[in-house]
Amino acid sequence: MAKLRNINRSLPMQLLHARESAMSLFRPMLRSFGITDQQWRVIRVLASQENVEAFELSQQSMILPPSLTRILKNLEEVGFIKRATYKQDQRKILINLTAKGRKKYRQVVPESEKIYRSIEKTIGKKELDELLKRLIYLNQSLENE
Amino acid sequence: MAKLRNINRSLPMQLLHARESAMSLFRPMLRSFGITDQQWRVIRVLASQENVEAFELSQQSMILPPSLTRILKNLEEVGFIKRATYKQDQRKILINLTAKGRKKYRQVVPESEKIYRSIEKTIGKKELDELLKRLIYLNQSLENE
DNA sequence: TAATATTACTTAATATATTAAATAAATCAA
DNA sequence: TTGATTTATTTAATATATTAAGTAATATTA
Repeated sequence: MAKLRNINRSLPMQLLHARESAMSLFRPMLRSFGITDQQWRVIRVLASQENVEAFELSQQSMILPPSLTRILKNLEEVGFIKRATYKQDQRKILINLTAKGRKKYRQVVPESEKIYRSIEKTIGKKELDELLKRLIYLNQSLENE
Repeated sequence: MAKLRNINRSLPMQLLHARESAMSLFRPMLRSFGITDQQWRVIRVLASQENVEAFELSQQSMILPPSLTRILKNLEEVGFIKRATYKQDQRKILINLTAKGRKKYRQVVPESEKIYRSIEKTIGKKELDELLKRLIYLNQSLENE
């Protein structure tokens, strides 16, 4: 039978595995703060910018618009974000963290950084930097296909 | 406000981005064959082994047991896999591809390899090997935490 | 400027992810 | 050998992913 490359030599599988290995370290911490992975991705983007448009947020958090719609609904219900309309273009919505949302962010950041540094320690800063560099290169290369 | 590392320096985000960049190249092809990403992961594991236990399949395809249950149900309904019981341990199920499932596998393999080689060409074989090596190292390191 | 196309976002439908709990079979311990 | 524990899988509930289609506002163009 025609044979596919071994899974060990499959880039998508190794990326998935790596992502899972990494997230399994962060996930319990995020859950202990009552937020999901995706909610955290949204919150951290909003913490760094004000009046973010949905499309921009979607790109930066790597969440497709339909998913983002629901996530924003949930985050709005728990009071972490608020929407505003953009007068110049009524199609757009502008999203911001609330005080409550910023507080959650501040609580999570140190714990997140703690885990990140433990990963850095485990594989070594040099190795981590090298890996990041290559991932960024891959992303740029595949984007311009 | 306490500040988190930039997303460019976030390993989980770069891994997610890379995974998405890669899968966006494979997904349309898989859809054209009528299968999802996850179904393909299951099929390719089953193509390489016979009588695979659900737990083993879960591990190799990187799909958690509850998701796998539904995916197997769907794959069984379209006739790509079949289940058998394991006499020595009635809790286990043994899973195999059907002739129809193997046919689908044979159809997808060359298209998949074609895409993989285009990725290899884009970023260079040496760079790809280097990246894979580092991902595997990361996975091994994080697993033994 | 009215018809058309595009943009930004939402809704809908189906599939998967995650966590917890349930079930049934196998194993362990008193 | 029975009661407790563990193992393998499934069910349930909620959240997210993906694709297609819908809606409303804006931009284009004949």
